[in-house]
Amino acid sequence: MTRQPPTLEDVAREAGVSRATVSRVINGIRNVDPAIQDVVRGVIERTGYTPNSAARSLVTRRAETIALVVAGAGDDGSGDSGGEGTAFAAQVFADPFFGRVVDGVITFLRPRSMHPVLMFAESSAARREVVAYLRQGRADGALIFSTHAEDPLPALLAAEGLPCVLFARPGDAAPVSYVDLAHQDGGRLAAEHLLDRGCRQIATVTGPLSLPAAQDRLTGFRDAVARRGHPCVPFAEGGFTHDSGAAATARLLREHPGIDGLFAANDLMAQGACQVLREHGKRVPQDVAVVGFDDSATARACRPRLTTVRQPMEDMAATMARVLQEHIEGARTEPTSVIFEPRLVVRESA
Amino acid sequence: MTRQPPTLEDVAREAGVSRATVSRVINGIRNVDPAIQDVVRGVIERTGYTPNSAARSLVTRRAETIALVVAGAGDDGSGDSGGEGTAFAAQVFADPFFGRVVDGVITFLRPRSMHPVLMFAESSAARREVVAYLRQGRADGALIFSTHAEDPLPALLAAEGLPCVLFARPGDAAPVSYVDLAHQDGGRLAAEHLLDRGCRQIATVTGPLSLPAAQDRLTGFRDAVARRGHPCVPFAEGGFTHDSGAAATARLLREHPGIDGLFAANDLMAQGACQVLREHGKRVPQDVAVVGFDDSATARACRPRLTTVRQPMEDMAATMARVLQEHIEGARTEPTSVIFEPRLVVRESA
DNA sequence: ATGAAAGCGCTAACAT
DNA sequence: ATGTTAGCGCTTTCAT
Repeated sequence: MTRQPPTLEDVAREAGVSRATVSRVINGIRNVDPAIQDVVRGVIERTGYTPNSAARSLVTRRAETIALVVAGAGDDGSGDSGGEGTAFAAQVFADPFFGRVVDGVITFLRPRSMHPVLMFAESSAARREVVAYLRQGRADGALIFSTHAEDPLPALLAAEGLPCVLFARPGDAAPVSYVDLAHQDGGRLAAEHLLDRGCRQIATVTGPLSLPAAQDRLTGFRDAVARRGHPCVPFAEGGFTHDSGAAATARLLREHPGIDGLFAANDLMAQGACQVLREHGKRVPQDVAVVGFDDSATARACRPRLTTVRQPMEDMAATMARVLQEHIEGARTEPTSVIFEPRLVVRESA
Repeated sequence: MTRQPPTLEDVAREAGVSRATVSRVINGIRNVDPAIQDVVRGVIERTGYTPNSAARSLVTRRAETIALVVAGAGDDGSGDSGGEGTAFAAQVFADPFFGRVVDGVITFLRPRSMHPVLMFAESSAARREVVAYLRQGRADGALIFSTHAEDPLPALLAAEGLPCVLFARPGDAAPVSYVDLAHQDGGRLAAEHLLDRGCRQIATVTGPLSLPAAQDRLTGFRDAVARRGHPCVPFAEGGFTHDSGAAATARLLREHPGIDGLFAANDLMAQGACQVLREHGKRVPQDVAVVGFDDSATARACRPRLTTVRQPMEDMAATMARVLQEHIEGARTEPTSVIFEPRLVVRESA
C-alpha cells in the first residue's frame, strides 16, 4: 500500500495556511508574505509535493502540450481502418531532416515547460484522431508537417478553430499560419552554382511535383538557368527518397548521357544520384557536379560530401512553435506566414 | 465570443437522462437500455460533444500518455542549466534506428488510444524534468532509450515507483524491466559469416565500450572467431557515428593493412568504414568484406548495400510498450526482461 | 496579504 | 437499468 502523493491541501495544512496561499506561492503570484513563502516552500520540499496536472488543466484549460504531427497521404474514404501502426513513422524518420525539426521545436518548448506529443496523420482515421485529441484538450495546438500537398488536416483543424501552424504553405489555401522556405531562391542558388562552375548541360531531379515546394525548387532552378541562356532543362521527377533519386537519375542519363551538372531536390535523392552516376562511370564532381537540398546529416556522411542548399530547419521549426504559442495565448488571432531564406553550402560534390 | 464546448451535463440534459448514464454510454459500460443508448449517441453526434480529458484524468488517475525518452550522457552536477534546446535531438534522429523505434511504439499505442510524448534527458536538469513530468501525472510511465550506460534516470524513476521500461540492460542493475537483444549472438553471426566467406584476417570496429551492448557484440564476435582458430582479433573503438567508424577503420588499417574482413558494430560506422576502405584502394567486398549491425535504412541506401545483423527494433519497441502497459495496469509488479534474437541479412558488402 | 468558497467536467459508489 | 451524490486537486473570484 503505497501512500497517496501529497496534495495542495496537505501542504496547506502542514504549513498552517490556506490552499489559496500555497497555490499563489507555487504560481509565483505576488502579494504573499516572504516569511510565509519560505514556510510553504519548505513544506513542499519536505513532502516532495508535485502539483497534479490534470487538476490544474481542468481549471486553466491548458494542457501545456502541443501535438507534433506528421501528416501523409492516405484518403481511405473508409471508416476507421482502426489499429495497426505504420511503417510511415520509420519512413519519415529515415530522412534525418526530421531530427532537426524536433531539435528546433524542443528548443522553443523546453524553457516554457511545454511538451510535444508525436502523432501521425496518414489516414483519415488518424486525422480524426488528431482533431479529437485537440478537442479533448489534450494538446493546446498542433504543428503540422505534411509530406503531401492537399492535406485535409489543416482545414479540419481550422474549421474547429483549433490552433495550428503548418510547415509549408497549404495547397488548399486553408486559413492557417505557416512557415516556409523561399524554395525558388533555393533552386536559383543551385543553378547559379552549377553555372558558375562551368557546367554546360545541366538537369534536375525534382521532388513530387504535386508538392508546391518541389514545384518551386524546379521553377527557381529553371528560371535561373534560362536567364543564363539555357532555354530548357531536362528533369525527372523523384519522390524525395533515396531510391527514387537513383531511378530518376538513371532515366535522365538514358536521354541525356552528356549531363555535367545535376541538381537534386533533396539530399537523399542527391545521394542516390551520385551512386547511379558512379555506376555509369561518371566521377562526381569531375564529370558531373551534383547539388542537393536540405543539408541533412546524410549530406556530410556520404562521399563525396554534398554541396547542398541548406534550409534552416531548426529556426523554422522553432518559429512554428513560437507562432503557435501566440495563437494559443490569443496574442495573435489572424493567420500569418514567415518565409526563410536558404543558403548554399559548398562541399565536394559540386 | 465562441460558445463553450458542450459538457457531459449538456448532453445529459438534452437527452433527458443523468450524467452517469451518458458517462456509461461513452465508456461502453453494460446495463444501459439500447434505446437510451441511441438517444444519447444521437445527442453526442449532434452537439459534437467530446469528453474533457483533464476532468477524466483527474478521477481515473490515468493520462493515457507515456513518455518516450531518449537519454544521453551529461552529468552537469550543476543546478538547472535551464532552457536551451539540444542538438542532441538531431543527433539521435540522425541514426534512422530511432524511426523504427517510434514505429513499433506507435503500433502498440495507437489501438489503445495512448500517446507518446517525446522527451530528452541529456542533462541532470532534463532528467529531473522527466521525473517531475511523470509525478505530475502527465504520463503514466516511461520508455527509456539510453545512449550511454550508467544512465542515472532508471534508478531515479525506480526510486519514485514510477513505471518504466528500458531499451537495453541497465548498467547499474536498477530494478527495472528491460528489453534487449542477444548482442553476443549478433557478434557471432557476423564472425561466422566473414569466416565462412573465407576471410583470413578479420577485425572489428566496436561501439563505445562503456556500453554493455558494444561489449557484448565484441565478445560474441571475438569468441566465435577464437573458436575457429584465430586467437586474437584487432579492434578499434568507435562511437556509433559515421565519422567515428571512418576514423577507427583508418587506425585499424594503419596497424593491419592486410585486413580482409571487417565487422562494424553498427551500420553508420560500417558505412564510414566502407568509405575509408575505398579511399585506401580496397574494394568492398572483393578486397575487404564488411558486415554492419542494426539493419537501419542506411544499410540499404549506401553502396555497396550492407550485409548486416538485424535487430527487430519494431518488435522490441512494441514489446517495451506492452511491458510498460502491464506495469501501469498493475498486471505486472516485478521487473522482467525480454531478449530478442538478431538475424543476419546478407546483401552486397560481405 | 490571506482565507472561504465555488466550481472546472468527469467517474464511481451507492441507492433505488 | 438509472439516478443521486460525492469527490478527484487545483485555481480564482470575492470577502476580509
